[in-house]
Formats: sequence, structure tokens, C-alpha cells
Amino acid sequence: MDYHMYEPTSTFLHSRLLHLYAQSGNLSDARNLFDKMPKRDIFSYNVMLSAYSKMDIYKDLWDFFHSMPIHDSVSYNTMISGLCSASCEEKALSIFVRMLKERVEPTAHTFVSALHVCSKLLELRIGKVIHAKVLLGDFGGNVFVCNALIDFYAKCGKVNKARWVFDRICEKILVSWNLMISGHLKNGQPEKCIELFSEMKSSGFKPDQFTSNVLIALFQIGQVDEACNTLRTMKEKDKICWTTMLVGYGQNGLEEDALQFFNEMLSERVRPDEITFSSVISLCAKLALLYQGKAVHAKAVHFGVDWNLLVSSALIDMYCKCGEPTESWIIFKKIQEKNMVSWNSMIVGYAQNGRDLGALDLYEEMLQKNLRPSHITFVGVLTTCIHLGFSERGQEYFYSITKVHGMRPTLDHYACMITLLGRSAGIDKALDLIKCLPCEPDCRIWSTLLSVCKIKGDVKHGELAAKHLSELDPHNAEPFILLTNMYAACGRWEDVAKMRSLMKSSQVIKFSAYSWTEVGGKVHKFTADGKSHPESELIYLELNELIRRLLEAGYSPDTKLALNNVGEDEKIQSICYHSEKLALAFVLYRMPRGVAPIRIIKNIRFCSDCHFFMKFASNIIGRYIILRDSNRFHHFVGGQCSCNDYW
DNA sequence: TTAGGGTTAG
Repeated sequence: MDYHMYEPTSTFLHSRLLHLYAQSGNLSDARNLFDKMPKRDIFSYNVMLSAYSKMDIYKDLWDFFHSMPIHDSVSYNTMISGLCSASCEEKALSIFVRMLKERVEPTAHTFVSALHVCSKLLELRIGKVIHAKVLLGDFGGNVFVCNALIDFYAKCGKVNKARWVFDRICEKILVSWNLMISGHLKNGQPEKCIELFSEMKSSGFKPDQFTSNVLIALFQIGQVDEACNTLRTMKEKDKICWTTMLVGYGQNGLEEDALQFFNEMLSERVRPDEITFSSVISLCAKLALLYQGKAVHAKAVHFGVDWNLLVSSALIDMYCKCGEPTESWIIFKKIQEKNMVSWNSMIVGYAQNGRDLGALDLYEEMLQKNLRPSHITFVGVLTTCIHLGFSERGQEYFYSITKVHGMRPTLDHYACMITLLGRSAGIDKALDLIKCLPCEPDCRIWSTLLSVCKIKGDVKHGELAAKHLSELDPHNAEPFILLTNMYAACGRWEDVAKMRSLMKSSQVIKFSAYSWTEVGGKVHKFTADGKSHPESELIYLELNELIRRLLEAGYSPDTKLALNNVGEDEKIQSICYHSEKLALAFVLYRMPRGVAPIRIIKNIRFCSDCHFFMKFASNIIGRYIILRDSNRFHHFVGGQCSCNDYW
């Protein structure tokens, strides 16, 4: 028998077996067979190369490629895409250049991979050269190449160019539409996104899970119902579509719908992942829903994602935002490899909950571990210094942003310093700092100065800050409200009346103030003097009884902020039924003898009378009250507050 | 072979 007659067949069989091993991910068997093969063809070499590229280990891939005796188009294409997915984009480009130099004919795959590399590097210049080669090589009609061009131009911010390519594809596929929709979205054109989506539907294409970018576009322009309808028409929807939906609900202020949507997702047996959980947990944090948050935490444990950094950081934040920093600390300690978000969430959470010294200790520990703080870390650290009245230490931290950490302070850091200096060293020092800002002061800066002026009772500079703030943001009600309060506090009633009528005639948008609390697994919302709660009558009875007890114990309502043209009784009435007081009365009526802390959340800052009232109430009723306003937490125990009346 | 969702402050 002539051995050589069978040799090609043997190589062929070996190479097919090699392919099978490689496809099933069995790299060691593949390598053994490859080493034993008496003769290796280019197909076998390419199969091995492809197996190495899937391992995402750059060095093995690189060495194997260079050990190959010959390279064809497939070898180069595999190498370019393999290096790109191993995040070695520069090396991928060098292989592409070598391919052209070696005069190996590029294929459609080559252009797709090379364009993908350029879009990752935002290499507009090289991408354009590739586009020219595409046209010269007559690949302009290839839908895969066109799709890669759309993605490349869109990612480089050249959405018009992307659209130019898209409009010239004769036979678009669903991916082309999805890519172009995504391109418009990434370039801040949600309306064009939606326009294109209706065009896509009228061309006979049905949305799939990758069309979820349309959902984001619809949420961005507030079309929540339309997003919901679109989701229902999707022929395939996965966890990403559901997560997109619930995040969208949250961004449109519909947090409770988002949470309901999460439950719907579970009942449809869609498996949530770490991104879904971190989003849902952050919604619970936003609403300070401790019991729902705990239930979601339990589900995260059930799905095995609670250890994930994204999820555990969200949990740290959630427990802190529910006034339970000890729970956060337990989670924080358990994390083996903490990241910036874990540290920041813990530092900021401690600061918000009045554990200011603990927050500073954590920051020092972070530095000892040679971790680089971020801008958010400094917002937390400076806020802590404000709470503690640590003026000098705060200034040291502020200067360290530039001198030690080589970062530029942001306007948020300057805003913290304005508060710190304004409160400790005086408004003049805060004004000096404003004069030294690296850019023009914005709304945040003037709003901060205005708040400090209010605390200090500095009407003159308060007027100046309010004027700037109104000029920059004419619809903002804040300057009107704060100035009115400042005038009222010093008895300038004519000015109070003037401000009130000016506010009526100006087109300012007033935030309606409300408070809420979670009782019996439900959220109960209250507005000042509101009677919409079904148990309203009983709540008012409870509150009146509480007020009577507090008055007896020496509480005297701070009527300075009430209207001046009414009698003293009416003045008392106008502040006694603030939303947070109604919320407190509701909890006391529902749970008269509870031991768990009473948790109340208010969407804006609460007034000094309510602060005084809660301190008194915590003592008289012997309960622990946690009140979270838009600024920070107040833990009231036995007549004292964790903020030490400094907020 | 190409595409989509996310956590910390203000």
C-alpha cells in the first residue's frame, strides 16, 4: 500500500477532529493532537489560532501567530478580531497594516474587524482610510461591512456620516436598523431614533431585544406609555429589555412602577442579573424603602449575585439611605476587593447619617491602602467637615485635591468650601472664594451661597445670591422662597408681601413638598394640610393629641415662618400640619407601641420648627425617629438629633 | 462577524 496515497486524507481527518476539539473549548486536547499531527495544513493552523483567540490571552495568541509558517486572510482576520477582544487594539491595527503590506487580500471580515478596532479607539482617521479601501475593493454593498461603518461613525460622533452609509444600504437587515437607532441615541438624538423606529416598522421589520435603544429614547423624552407599548410588541425580550424598562421608569420619577415592573419580571421568569439588581436596589435607596430593599436583597442572595461588587455597593448605599449604616458596614467589611464605589458609598453614607468621624477615619484608611480618591470621595469628605465644623481640616483636604492627588476641584467641591467657609469664617470669605473660581459661578454656587446666607441671616448677600440665581435659572422657586423666609425671620413683612406677589407673577416652578413612610409593605404619602389619606381623620386626631402633649411639655411652635396677616392660632395651624408631622402621626396611630425606628422621608429640606418638633416628640413618645430630607439624615433619640442642630 | 441595560455626590 502506498502510504502517501492516504496522507492527505489523514491530514484532513486530523484537522476536522482538531476543529471539533477547538469548538468544544477543549484547548489542551486540541494542542496535543496538533503537536502530534505529521503534517499541518493552513486550516489546522487557523483552527488553533482561533482557539487561542477565544481564550483572550494576548501572549499565547501572539506567539502562536508568529510560529505559523504561512498566513492567509483567515489567519489575519482571526488575529485582528482576537487582539481586539483581548483589548489589544493597537496591536490589532499593527496586524492589519502588516496584512496590507504582505499584500494578503482583505475580505469583508477584515474590514468589519478593523473598523471595530477603530471604533474602540475612536480612530477616525484610520477608519476613514478603511472606508476608502472598502469602496475601492467594492465591498460597499456588503451589509456587514456597512453595519460596521455605521457603528464606527456613530461611536466617533459622526452620526451624519453613519446615516449616510445607512441610507445607501440596499438590503438592510434588522441589525442595520438597530445600529442606526443606537447611533442616533448615542449622539443625543432621541427624536431621530424614534422617527427611524417607525420607519423600520413600516418597512416590515419587527423589533427584537436589541431594539431596546428605542425604549431609552422614549424614556428620555418622557414617553413612558409608548415605551411600555413598544416593549409589548418586541418579538424577543430578555433581561436587558426589562432592566431598560425599569431604569426608564425610575428616571421618569415613576419609581414605584419600576419596582412593580421588577416583580412582573420575576413572575415572567426572566432571570435578573447584577445590573438589574443594582438598579432595583438603587430605586429602593432613592425611596428609602427598607423593607422592600431587604426583600430585594434576599432575592439577590437567592439568585447568587449579592457578592457582586455592583450589587454590594448598591446595597451599602441602600442601607445608608434607609438610615441603617450598621447594615451597610457589615456588607462593606465582607467585600474582599472593594472598589471606588464601595468606599465612596460607605464614606458618603456615614457622612449623611451623622457618623462623620467614622467617615473621616474611612477616608484615612483608604489613603493608607494607597487607593486614589475620586471626586465623589471629596464631596463626602468635605461634607463631613461641614457637619463637624472642621474648617481648617476641610481646607487641607480641599488643597490636597490638587497638591496631593493631582486632580482639579470641581464646582461641587467649591460649593462645599463656600458652605464651610461661609459658616465658620463668615460670608466674606465665601465671597472671596467665589471670586477665585476657575470659571463663571453657576446655579449650584449661588444656591449654596444663598443657603449659607439664610443660615447666617445675612439678607444683603442673600439678595445678591438670589439675584444671580434668578438670572441664571428664571424658573427656579428657591431664591423666592429663601428670600421670603429670610425677610420673615427678621420681621420685614412688606418685603415678604412683595416677594410673594413677585413669585405669583413670575413663572417659577414650585416643587410640591411631601413626605412618605413605609408601613405594612406600602408607601404612604402626605402633603401639608393634606386630607387625601383614607385614614386622614384618625391621623389628625393622633397629631392633635401629640401636639397637646408636646405643648404641655414645653414645646412652643416656631411661627416666624408663618404668614403675618393671620392670627396666632392660624399661624400655629399653618405649621403644625406639615407633611412630616402627619407622617409621624400616621405611624404612631398604626404602630402605637413599636420598637423599630420610625422612618420618614421628605423630598425637600425640612423647616426648623419640624426639627424642633421631632426632637421633642422623640423624647415624649420614647421612640427613635429617622428623618431623611433632601440634604441629610436626622436620627432623633431622647430629644437629641444626630446632626447636633448643625445642618 | 456586527448591537442593547448599571451602582456612589450635588
